[in-house]
Amino acid sequence: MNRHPITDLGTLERAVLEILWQSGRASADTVQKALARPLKESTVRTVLKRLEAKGLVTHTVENRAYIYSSRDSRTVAAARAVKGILDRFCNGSLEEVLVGLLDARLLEPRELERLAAKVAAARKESRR
Amino acid sequence: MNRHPITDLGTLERAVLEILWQSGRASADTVQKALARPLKESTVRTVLKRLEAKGLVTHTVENRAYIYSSRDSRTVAAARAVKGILDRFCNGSLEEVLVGLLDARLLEPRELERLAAKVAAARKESRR
DNA sequence: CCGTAGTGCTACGCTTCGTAGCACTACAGA
DNA sequence: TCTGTAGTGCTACGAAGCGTAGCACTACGG
Repeated sequence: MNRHPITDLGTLERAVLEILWQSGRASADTVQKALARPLKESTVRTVLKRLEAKGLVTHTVENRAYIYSSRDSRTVAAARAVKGILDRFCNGSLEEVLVGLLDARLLEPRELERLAAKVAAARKESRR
Repeated sequence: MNRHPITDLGTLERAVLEILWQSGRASADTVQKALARPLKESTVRTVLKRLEAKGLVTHTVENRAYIYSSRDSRTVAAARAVKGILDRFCNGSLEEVLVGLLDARLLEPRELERLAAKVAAARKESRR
């Protein structure tokens, strides 16, 4: 029911979600064919159902067939997961994470610079 | 062995890690007393050991007693977890996540503005 | 009326997590 | 020297989640 963050998913679940992100909408059959490994269709179905139970995908019925699609775009899903981390570990402060990223050298200062510039630009843009 | 992200932890594991972050260094005994719920010391020990196996905490021996401490600060640990998300879902691009945060209204534009300003300031500072 | 496509329900083995018991060892005091 | 005690390591067990799948059921096309 509660929207689970994508970080909680198993590898197969993630793979399936990935396929949904790439194809937009897909039936169980389509997903099955898109998977790298050959898996039974019932397996794919189970995974899709679990993803739906976790609130990550939805389905609509079309000509008697279930068409699944991811509820959030990949970007938004990732953002939600990040937000979860912020809330649980950083009092919701994005800034702390940025500091952490720099501290642990996981993010280049130059990259952050570039980003800040972009943000500023976007902001100016939206002000017009 | 591999440093597991903190998002993979169970609730008790997280609680214990939280205590280590707050107290800096602590023995199993100390951790046990700091926990909200009353748990057997062997339970606490097991959890600490598991955290160590996951590469999240370290211990040193002191007067025949194990003193545990978190390997990374809370901030850095959170940053690592975020980085994991970036890598797995966003091609390592922090920008995508920022866009996602705005899209999903998980981050106020004002807040991002403020942040950008701060980054810019910090950058100027470090240039001197 | 029947095959086929597509669905739901159930299950089983494995791993992780919460939880803990118990056996072992080294030092401090009698 | 013997023994209690503090502190450790090893093992386990039940619940839940995940990968994997079988099978029974249903509705539409011929």
